[in-house]
Amino acid sequence: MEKYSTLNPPQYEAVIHTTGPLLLLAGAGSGKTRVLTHRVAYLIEEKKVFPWKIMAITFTNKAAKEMRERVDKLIGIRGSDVWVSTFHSSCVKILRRYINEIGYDRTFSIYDTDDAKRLIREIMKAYNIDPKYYKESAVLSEISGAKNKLIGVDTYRREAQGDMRKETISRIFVEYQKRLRNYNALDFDDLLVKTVELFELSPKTLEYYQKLFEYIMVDEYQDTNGVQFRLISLLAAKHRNLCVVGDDDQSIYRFRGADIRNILDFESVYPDAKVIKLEQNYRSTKNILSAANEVIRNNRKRKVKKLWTDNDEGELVSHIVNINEKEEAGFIADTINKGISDGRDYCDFAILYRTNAQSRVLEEKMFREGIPYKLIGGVSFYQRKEIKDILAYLKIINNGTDSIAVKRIINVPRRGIGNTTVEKIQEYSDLYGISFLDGVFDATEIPNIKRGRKNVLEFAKMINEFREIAISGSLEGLMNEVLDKTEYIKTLELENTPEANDRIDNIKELSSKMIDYEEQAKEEATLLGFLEEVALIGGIDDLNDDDNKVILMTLHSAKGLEFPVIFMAGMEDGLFPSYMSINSGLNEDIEEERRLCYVGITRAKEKLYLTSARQRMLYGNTQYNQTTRFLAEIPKELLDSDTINYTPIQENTGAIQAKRDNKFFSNKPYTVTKAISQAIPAPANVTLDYIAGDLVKHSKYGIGQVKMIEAGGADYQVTVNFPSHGIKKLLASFAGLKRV
DNA sequence: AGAGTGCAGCAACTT
DNA sequence: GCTGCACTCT
Repeated sequence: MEKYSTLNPPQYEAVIHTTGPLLLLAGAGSGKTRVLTHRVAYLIEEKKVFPWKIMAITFTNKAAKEMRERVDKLIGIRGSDVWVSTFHSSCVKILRRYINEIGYDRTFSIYDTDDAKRLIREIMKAYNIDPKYYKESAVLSEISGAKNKLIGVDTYRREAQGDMRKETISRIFVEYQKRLRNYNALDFDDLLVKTVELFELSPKTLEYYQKLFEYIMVDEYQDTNGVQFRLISLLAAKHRNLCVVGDDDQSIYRFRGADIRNILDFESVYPDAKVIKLEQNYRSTKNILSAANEVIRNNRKRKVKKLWTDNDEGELVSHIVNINEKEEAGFIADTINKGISDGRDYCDFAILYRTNAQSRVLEEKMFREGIPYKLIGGVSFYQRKEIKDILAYLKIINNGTDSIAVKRIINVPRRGIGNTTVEKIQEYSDLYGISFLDGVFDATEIPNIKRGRKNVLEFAKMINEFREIAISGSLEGLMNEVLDKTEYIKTLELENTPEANDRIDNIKELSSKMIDYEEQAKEEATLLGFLEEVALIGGIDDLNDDDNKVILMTLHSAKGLEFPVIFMAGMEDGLFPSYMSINSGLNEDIEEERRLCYVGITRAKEKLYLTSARQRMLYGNTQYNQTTRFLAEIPKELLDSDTINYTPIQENTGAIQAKRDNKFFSNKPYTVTKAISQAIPAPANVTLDYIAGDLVKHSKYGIGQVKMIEAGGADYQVTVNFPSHGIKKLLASFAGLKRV
C-alpha cells in the first residue's frame, strides 16, 4: 500500500498492529497523529472494519476535527463515520441517550466551573459554613479530585471521619450531588463519572457500546485520570483492541487528576500489550531537541527514551534577560517585526507563558505595534457575564429545574425582584418540595410577597412564552425573542459605556454563532444541541490555522501544536516553575513544571527564544525573580550566550535600541534598529487633531503639553507632560485627548 | 423592598 | 486589577 510506505518502521508497525492492546510511546514531534490517522485508514481499508466501529478519543475538539479531516483525506468520506471526539463529548453523547436509566432526565444541564462554584456558595450559605475557612474553590477542587479518582460521596464521607475539615467538605459534597440531581445538572466531572455509573448499573447499555466499539484509540493517554481510565477499561473489556498513545514526558494535567501511572503501568494492567516507541522527531532542529532532552533528563520518574532527529543543527537557543515585563514584550515584538521583514508570516510565531495574567502586557504591546495576534484562553467568550446570562435564559427553557440558571437571571436585567422576594419563593418551594421555577409559577399562592409579586408573575409569563416559541419556532427566532423580551440589549444600550457596547457585540456574536449552528445542523438543530456544543467548547478550539496571526497562549494550551518560532516568556523561578510548586517541597511538583517546560521547548521547529525579566509586576506587586532553574539545565553550547541583556533605551526620540551587555559574546552584538518601528505604516483608523507642543485636556490628568507622538501600527502613543501628574505615555485611541 | 455604592478578598494550568 | 457582598439610601 503506497500510502503506508511513507511511514518509518516503528510507525508502520503501530499501524498494522491492530489486534490486542498496544502502547504507543510517541515522543514530541514523532508523527503520532500520522500514525493514528493511517491506523484508522488501515483498519477501514485493509481490515474491512466498519468506520462506526472505531472510536478515537482526542484531547480537544480541535484535535478531533483535524483527525476526522485527515482521515477523510486518506480514505474519502467514509472517515466521517468514525466516532472521533473528546472524553467529555463522548460521554454527553452517550448520556443524552441513556441517562434516564440512572434517574436523570435527558435534558440535563451541564455546569461549568462557574456554575459549580455558585452551587457550592449556595450550599455553604444554607449550612452556615464560613467561607473564610472553606474557600469555595478549595472545596470544589477537593470534590473534583475525589470524583476524578472515582471516590463517591459515601466513600468520601467514610474516609473523612476524624478529619474535621474533610467531614465538613463531605457534608457539602453530599448536598452538592443531591442538588445537582434535583436541578437535573451534571458538572464536568459528572459527565465522566455518571457514564461510568451508567455502564456499571446497566450491563445492557455497556454491552451495547462494547460491541459497537471494536477498536478504541486514546490520544494523550498520559493525561487521563482515574475515571477516564475506568471508562476506557470498561469499553475495551470485550474486544481488547485498545491502542493508547502518549508520552509520559508530556504529562501536564496532574492538577486535574491526570494520573501518570495510567501510562507507566499500562504494561502491567495489560501484560499482553505490545509496546512501540516512536523516537525519531521530525519537527525540531537538533539544537532545540537537544535542549529539550537535556532539560527533561533531570526528571527521575520517567520511561527511558531519547528522542533524536535527522534535521539540521539549526540556530542556537536564545535567552534574553529584560529589565521588566514591558521590555520583555518589547523584545518579542521587535523580534517578530524583524522576522516579518525577513519574510516570515505572523502565524509562524507563538508566544507561550505560564499564567494567563502574563498575557495582558504582551497583548498590549502587539496591539500597539500593529502586530496581528490571537489570544487563546484567558476569560473565554463563553464565560463572560452577558453570555452566561443569555445562555441561562436558554437553559431554563429546556430544563426548568436548573435553579442555578433561574436564580442567575431572575433579576437580570433588573426587574424588581430582589433578595427578599427570592428568599420567599425559595422557602415556599422548599416547603412543597418543588423546584424554584415551579415556585415562581405559583407566585400568586406565596404569602408575604409584596411589591415583587407582579414582577415575578410577569417573569413567569415571559418564560412560558419562550417555551412556546422553543417548541414551534426556529432557534434564531427564539434568540431574538429572548433578547427582545428580556430587554437585555436595550438595558445595555442605555448604559452607553464602552464596556456595555462590548457586551452588546458579544451577545450579537453569540446570536450569530447560534444561527451558524442552526444552518450547519439543519433538521438536527436543537436548543439542547447548541447548549451542549457551547458548554464543551475549549479555549483552543477556535484557533484557526488559516489566520495569519501571532498566537498568544499558555504552555498548557500549546500541547499538541507546533510553530516555526517559539517565545517562552517569563522564564523565572517563582513564575515558572510556579511558587506553588517550589513551596510545596515536593519533587513531583517541580517535575511536572519541568515537563511543561519540555512541552514548550518541543513546540519549536526552527527557533526558540527564552525570555525573562529581572523585575516583574504581577498581581499588583513587583517581584524580583531569578532566572528559571530550567535554564541552567540547558548546556551552554546550545545557547547563543549565557545571557543577553536586552536594554532598550527610550530617549526623547523614542527610538528603540538593544544593547548587549555580555562579556563573553561581545563580538556578536544584538541590535534592533529604530528602522523596524518606523517601517510600520502610520495608523489608519486614528486621526489626531493635535501635534507635539499643543496643549491637550485629559479627563483625569487635566491639561498638559504634548511632548511626543509615536506611530504604532494601529494607534499612536502620545507622551504628555501634565503639570499636576508628571509625564504620561498614553494611547491616543483610549486617552480621549482634546486639544485646548 | 430594591437599587446603588464602597470595600474586602483574591489572583496556576482546563474539560 | 476584578468580583461578590454588606451596607446605606430612596
